[in-house]
Amino acid sequence: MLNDFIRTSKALSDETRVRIVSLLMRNELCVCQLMEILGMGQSTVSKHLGILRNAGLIEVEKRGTWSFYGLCRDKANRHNLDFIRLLPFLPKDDPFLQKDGKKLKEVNKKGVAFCSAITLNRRLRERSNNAG
Amino acid sequence: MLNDFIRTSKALSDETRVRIVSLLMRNELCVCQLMEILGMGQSTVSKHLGILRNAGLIEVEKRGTWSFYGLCRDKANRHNLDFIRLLPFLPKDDPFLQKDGKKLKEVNKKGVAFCSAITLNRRLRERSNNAG
DNA sequence: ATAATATATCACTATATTGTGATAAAGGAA
DNA sequence: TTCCTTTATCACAATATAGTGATATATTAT
Repeated sequence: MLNDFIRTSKALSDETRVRIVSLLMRNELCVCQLMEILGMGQSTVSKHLGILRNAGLIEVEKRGTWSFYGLCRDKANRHNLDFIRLLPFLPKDDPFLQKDGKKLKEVNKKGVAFCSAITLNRRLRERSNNAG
Repeated sequence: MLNDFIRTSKALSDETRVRIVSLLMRNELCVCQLMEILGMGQSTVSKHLGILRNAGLIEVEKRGTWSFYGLCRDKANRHNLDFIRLLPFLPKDDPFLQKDGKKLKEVNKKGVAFCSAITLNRRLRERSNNAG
């Protein structure tokens, strides 16, 4: 009932998750590609994807070891499509979304095989070690 | 930028606040009327109204000591109207919203003068004392 | 003036959420 | 098989949020 509505608006009430759906609006991506674009750890990205999926906003397709995520195209619950209709109104001139869009192009050019969850996780750890 | 979108979806990602906007869709109400319907304390209701107002979803009109709240009818920021357009899709058969709707009729019949913030706050405190 | 009321705001506790490292499960390559 | 990868999940720390009582402000009545 109300829970569907609240679960979905809650899913869209976090900056990272809005960035993710904004990217997935343009093309499907796997977890490690999203890590590269967002600059976040694998468990973080995976958790956010779980929340968006649970809300019926995105869907997965497994191919080998990769999980490709894209916008949900079907009625998954009572409100998912209503909220998906809001996504085209996301501000295209937002600095965050613009930066993400540029990174998206790079990642698409490189291709899935050239993104590495392990490398990025290591890099993130080194960076936080140097900072702290 | 993105903040407008997130602030608004966050405002709608809480059960109490969705109940409030659902009520204000039907007619304007003051804080103490909302207290009666929701069965919550005055500071709680007031805080939620502040969050909804800050998101551009509702607006206030002061008359005497009363603050009457209603749905926002103007463009308050970049996304408020997009989200307000979602409200008619709220599930009318939700048990919570139905119960609120019945209470709304009672409160409307009684009139503003017969709701009392002080009385309800006292009642709530007594109830929690008996429980704890 | 004083008293009573409606509302907003502050400080606090309890709970929820975010980001993270470690671990586990599962597919593909050597 | 063993090794390397991607992804999901768990446990934890840091932060954010919800609900509340007390307090402060403002309006109205006496």
